Amino acid sequence: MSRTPRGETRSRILEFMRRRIAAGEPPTVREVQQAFGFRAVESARAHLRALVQAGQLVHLPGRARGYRLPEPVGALSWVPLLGRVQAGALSDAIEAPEGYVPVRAQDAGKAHFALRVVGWSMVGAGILPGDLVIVRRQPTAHSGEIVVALVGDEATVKTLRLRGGQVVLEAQNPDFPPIFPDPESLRILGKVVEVRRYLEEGS
Amino acid sequence: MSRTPRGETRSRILEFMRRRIAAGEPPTVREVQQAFGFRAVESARAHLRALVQAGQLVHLPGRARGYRLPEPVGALSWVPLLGRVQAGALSDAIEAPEGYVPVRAQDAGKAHFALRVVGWSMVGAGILPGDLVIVRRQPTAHSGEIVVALVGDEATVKTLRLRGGQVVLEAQNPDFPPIFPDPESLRILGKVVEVRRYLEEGS
DNA sequence: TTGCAAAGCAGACATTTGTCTGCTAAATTG
DNA sequence: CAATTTAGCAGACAAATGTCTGCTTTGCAA
Repeated sequence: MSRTPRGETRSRILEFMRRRIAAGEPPTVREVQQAFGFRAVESARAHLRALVQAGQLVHLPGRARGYRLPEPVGALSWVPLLGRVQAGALSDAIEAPEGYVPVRAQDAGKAHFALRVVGWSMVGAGILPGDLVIVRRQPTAHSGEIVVALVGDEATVKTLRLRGGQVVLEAQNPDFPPIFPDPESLRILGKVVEVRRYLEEGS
Repeated sequence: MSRTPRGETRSRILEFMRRRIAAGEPPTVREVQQAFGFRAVESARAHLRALVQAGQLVHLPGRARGYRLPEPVGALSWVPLLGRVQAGALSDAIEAPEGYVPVRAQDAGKAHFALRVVGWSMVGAGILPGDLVIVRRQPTAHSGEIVVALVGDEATVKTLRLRGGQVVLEAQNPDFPPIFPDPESLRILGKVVEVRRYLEEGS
């Protein structure tokens, strides 16, 4: 039986595993076997075992489709892209997201969502209309951080500033005056942890 | 036995499935059962079946961990984050990436990579130093598109412009004069399809 | 209240899939 | 070349996991 030179098949298998796992579909040992034309399941498994040995894969013994990628390549998640967010309707909006955006797993979980920016008020911070902001939900924030806050009935993106005990929402654009919200009615939805701009159609 | 109101459990299960599948680890029916405290496997399976019925999940019958997300939520991939790119060394740089960045699958494949932006030359386009640009490799581009081009020995991000048959690389910052590169030595590495800014530490 | 449909339960069963043992053949090494 | 390691093969076995049937409970509305 002819045979591929040392190590070459192995890295091709790693590539195969990376693709499949990243696509959310870890393969079975037998799928690896077939994909590479082995005639025995064990041949595939030996390669997988070697890749685990080399630290390039992680194995959960006994579990079906139990091979994973070691961090940081492996972990990622999706965050719901909400349209406009009305006061109090945040949880409703999460029920019917406009779409989903991939993020690193550390930014995942229920605590995050994404919004599309409307208007030019934050150009000074490099945030343009149409950009997506990824927001970690939290009820407070530090001075200087960019937050999503409810002002009136609509969510807006602004820089939070504390001026002598007084909360100010600053735009990053001289054309937009700062907002001095009533502390009672101010509600911080979360902190902007990422800004994203797609330059081609499709979100 | 107390029970959650109609439909609520279902959307929580969908959320659970989304997270697990996106993380590269589709759960088993029994894992869903346990996660939601059902006492019978069938209870979980009934929910999953209903979600498939509603088109919110896709099922591969008989396969272990056989639930998938329908496009476009499901498909995603990773793109290598290159540091600085020297002339001609692009393929070398890809061999040793600084890290990986998650993107939607449509932006995946070998044809893409990410770069970190240095300098203020593109502020006018909302691209700040430290931002990541996701680049689709292509040897040409249209006028007005933002490209990564090799000028001298270093890669730079600029707007490509055609002025009467003459190629110009324009910065988006009045402090930076346009570049009129020698057509012989100009090399376009690709087109910027996305801009990304992380506002917290960790890339 | 009564009836119906949705939700849940219990357990058996079938299939998929991981794992093991022993073997053969090709590469590598001294 | 002989010894050793690596790659691959074959088949059996066991565990994980999907699927099925029949039944009970709950929510809802006529």
